[in-house]
Order: sequence, then C-alpha cells, then structure tokens
Amino acid sequence: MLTRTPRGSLNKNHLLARGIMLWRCIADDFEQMILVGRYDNAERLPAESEIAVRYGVNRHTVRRAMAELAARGLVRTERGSGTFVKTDKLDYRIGERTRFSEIVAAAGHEAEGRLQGHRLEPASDEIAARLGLKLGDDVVRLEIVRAADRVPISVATTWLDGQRFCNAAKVFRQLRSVTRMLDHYGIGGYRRKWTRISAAFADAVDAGRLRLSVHRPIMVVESLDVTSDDKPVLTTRGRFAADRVALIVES
Amino acid sequence: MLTRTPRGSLNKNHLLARGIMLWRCIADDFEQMILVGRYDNAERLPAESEIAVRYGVNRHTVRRAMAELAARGLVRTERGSGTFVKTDKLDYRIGERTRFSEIVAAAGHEAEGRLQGHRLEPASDEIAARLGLKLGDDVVRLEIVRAADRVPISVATTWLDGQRFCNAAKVFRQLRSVTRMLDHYGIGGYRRKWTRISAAFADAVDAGRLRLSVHRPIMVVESLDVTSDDKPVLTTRGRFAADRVALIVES
DNA sequence: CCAAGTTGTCTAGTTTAATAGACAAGTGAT
DNA sequence: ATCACTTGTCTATTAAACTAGACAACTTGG
Repeated sequence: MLTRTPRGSLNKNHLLARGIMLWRCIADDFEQMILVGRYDNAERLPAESEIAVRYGVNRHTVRRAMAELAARGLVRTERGSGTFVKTDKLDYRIGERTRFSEIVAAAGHEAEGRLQGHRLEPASDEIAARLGLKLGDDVVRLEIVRAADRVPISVATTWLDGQRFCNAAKVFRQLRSVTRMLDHYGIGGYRRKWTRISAAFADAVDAGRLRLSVHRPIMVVESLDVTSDDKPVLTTRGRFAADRVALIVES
Repeated sequence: MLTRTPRGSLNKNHLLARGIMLWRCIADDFEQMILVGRYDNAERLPAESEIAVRYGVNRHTVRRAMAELAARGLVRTERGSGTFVKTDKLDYRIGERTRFSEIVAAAGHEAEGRLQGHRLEPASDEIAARLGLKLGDDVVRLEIVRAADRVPISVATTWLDGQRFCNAAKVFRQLRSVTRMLDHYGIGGYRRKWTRISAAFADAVDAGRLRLSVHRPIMVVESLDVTSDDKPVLTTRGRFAADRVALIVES
C-alpha cells in the first residue's frame, strides 16, 4: 500500500498536506530525516533529479526545498558535486569577552546582525535591577537577529539605559554591531559579567525569525555586560537555535 | 510593535509562514483560539468581512479558511446568520452492540465509512491470538475512515480471517458498512466482546486522514467482535479524534 | 583530457492561490 | 415590510507555485 523508497522518503501523495506547499513538505520531510539521524553529518543527499523522481515532482520544486534547507542551515550545496548534510554546530564560547561578530569571524563565517524592532519602554523590576536603574525608568529595547553565513543563529532582546542610549536603535542600524555601537558611545572595553543559560522551545515568533520549526529547542541565554569600571551597560535575553550552536563555557 | 486586535488575532504579517498558504495560517490561528477556549461553544465568529480586514486579506481567503475549519468540524456556518463555533463532542457509546452507523444516525448525523486501503497479510502474534488463528495465517486488513456529517471521526484498522473473508474489501466498498458486510457473510448478530482504550498523539498519516494537526490527541480503541455463539470475527484498532468524540461506557 | 554526473540558470507554459468587486439569497430586529 | 447585516456565488485579474525542457558551469574519477 505504502510505496517506500530505499531511504524511506514517502511518495508525493503521502506528504500532500492541504494548504502547505509542495516544496515545504519536501523540505520538512528531509529536515525530519536529517534531525533523526538518517543521514550522517557530511553525507551527500541524493541528486536533485533523483529526489524529484522519488517524490514524483519537478526538479525545480526539489531545488526550492533544498534552498529552504540551506536557509535553515541544514545542508550546504556545492555546484557540480551535490548537496551535503551539515549538522555540526557553531562553537560559541562564553567568557569575559563574548562578542558575536568576533566569534563567528574567528570560525571563518560571515557575521551579520539585523535590528528587527526597537522600543522605548519602562524598565521592569528585573531589568532595572540588572542595569542599576529604578523601576519604570526608560530603557531602550532592541530586537536583534544574528546570523552566520546568512543562517540565523540567535534572536536577542537587549536593554540599555534609555537616557544615555536613547538613539541606540539608529546607531545600531548604521554600525550593525553592538561592539561598534558601544564604541560610538565611548565604551570600548565592555565585558561579560554573568551569563545564565536555560532551555525552552521556540515560540511562533522566534521560530519564524530563526527559520526554525516551532517545536525545536532553543537555549535561552541571559546576560549582563559591564564597562571596564564595572558599571552595567547592557543586558540581554538571547534565544539560540540549539540545532545550530553549542555554548562553550571554559573554567 | 505588535498590532493586536481586540480578540488577539495577529496581523497578516505576523502569521506569514514560508510555504504555508494564507488561508491555512488563518484557519490554524482560529483553531488555536477555539481550542484554547477564547470562543465559547455556540459563539458566533466575527463576520467574514470583518475577519478579512482584521487580517488584511481578501474575504475569499477567509472563506477558504472557514471551509477548512468546517471540514475539521470546528465550526458550522449558516447562511445569512454567521459561522458558529462547534466544540461539542459526539457521544460514542461502547457496549455489546457498538455500530458506528447506528450511533451516528441516532445522534441525527449522516454516517459514512470509506475504505482507504486494504491488504492481505500474515497475522501477527497479537492478531492471531485475538481471532483464534495461527501465527502467519492470512488475514484481511482494512483501513477505514469514518465520518459524521462529512467530518472525520475515526480511522480504524480492522482485521478479519483471510480465508473466510478474502474478498471483504470489495464487499465493504459496495455496502460501505461493517454491519452490512458481515450480514453479507451471514453474520447477523455480532457483538462486542471487549474494548481497550488508550490515548496517544496523531501521527502524520492519521492526522491527514482525520484532518487533524499532528499534535492533537487521539483515543486508541482496540476491540474484538464475536458472533452470537462467541466465535471471534473481527478485531479493530481505531484512532478517534479526541476533539470530536467522547467515549461513553455505562455499567 | 574525457565522460558521466552534478548543481545553476534560463525560457515557457499550466495550474492555483489570492485579490477585487458585484450581486443574489438568507437572517433577524425594528 | 423593510433594513442592515450575513453567507453564497459569480466573473475577472494578478501573483506565484509547479511543471517541462534545455543547456551552461562545475566536479569527480577514470
């Protein structure tokens, strides 16, 4: 009844889902197979043309699916050679000097930070305590998505003193790096004071921004950065795609 | 930042999902709201035109979404009046005389059974024991989807003695009822011997057939039916959409 | 170098999702 | 009876998914 190919991918008819596009079904199918370990790390996937006949679809549809997988950081495709599974994770070292762009660049990848939204809001209990402000003081809130080689790695909510950094959003949009943004304010050698790591599942919004399925795990990284003379500057609540990053803490 | 309507539905931009059609996003959004209790049972949903402006889409797109919700049995739409939430469940009484079509008809609904697939296979340990056969004996396996008022209620895998009922699939396709099928074989007064109820989540295949999301709960109902002189005839493993049925056991 | 096999890109055509607007048909309250 | 509001249906158009086929660009192994 069920026609199964050697590797187990289902026929077109078996992954037809109402309201879900064909390429998305195929992409999700492969994501599942990859995450479940049916393919090894650097293993080559079948050729696009073979996948196409396997699912009974056009090769272009398969290419769209593969593009999606690449955008999710699950595969890397090489012209003339094939497309290869990529499940190794970015090592993200957490220490006194924790800077996204440096870490990513050192690993040989292209770092990128995009401001998704910003707001001036009254400080909550927690945020005020962290930044040494009073409850209700203005704080700038930034929503930043960070990517390595165009693959989203984390989405972070960052809070800064609203008085001192009132135009932080505009500055960040121009300089596109927290390090350079703080530099612009004359804060050169800020350092990580503490980091708190927990885990959860991605909600719909984070999942969308991280190109993640909603049920995938994320690491929640809360932290406080201070100036060289120990004054709080910036506190963050980051959500890291656990499928793509490993946090390294050395001691 | 987030623009929320009174009832909490998100703006179009916030439910855009790559590879998922707009009407499906809206349908899923409403399903979520209904299941979470944001709407009461017989409550009227906003008018299609209002939903359309709320999401920033065309009314036809909303209509498609509503059609999907109706197909899932979550709403019922009445011309000129509106579309109404429908979260009450079908009472499915389990006893000696448990027949889908009778139960559904008695509740004033239109019963329907569709054969989705069939196969002749060797009996497993479990199935052989139930039917009083030997391990490996041929058994007919039927996959039947049952619906009330065109809304899928359950999908059931049914096994019968392969020798005695070798053309059961063809007979069922014609008569479209297990009761009538057994009648055709001269078995009139079969009765339920035992029923075993457990619960699980719908897998991808069952979810598709039941028009259910994959994470929705199902009730797994295993049972054995016997002839009037206590000979095993038929054993079943049914998966009931827990959102649409309640099993009633009286004692 | 060559040949087989791979991904990348282009053009063209069909099917379907989504938009837009109009009006018919039904409901319910006044 | 009427009026405001609802769902149902129709036609037409645009945008995008999917299909089809061809060929270029590239990799690998012989």
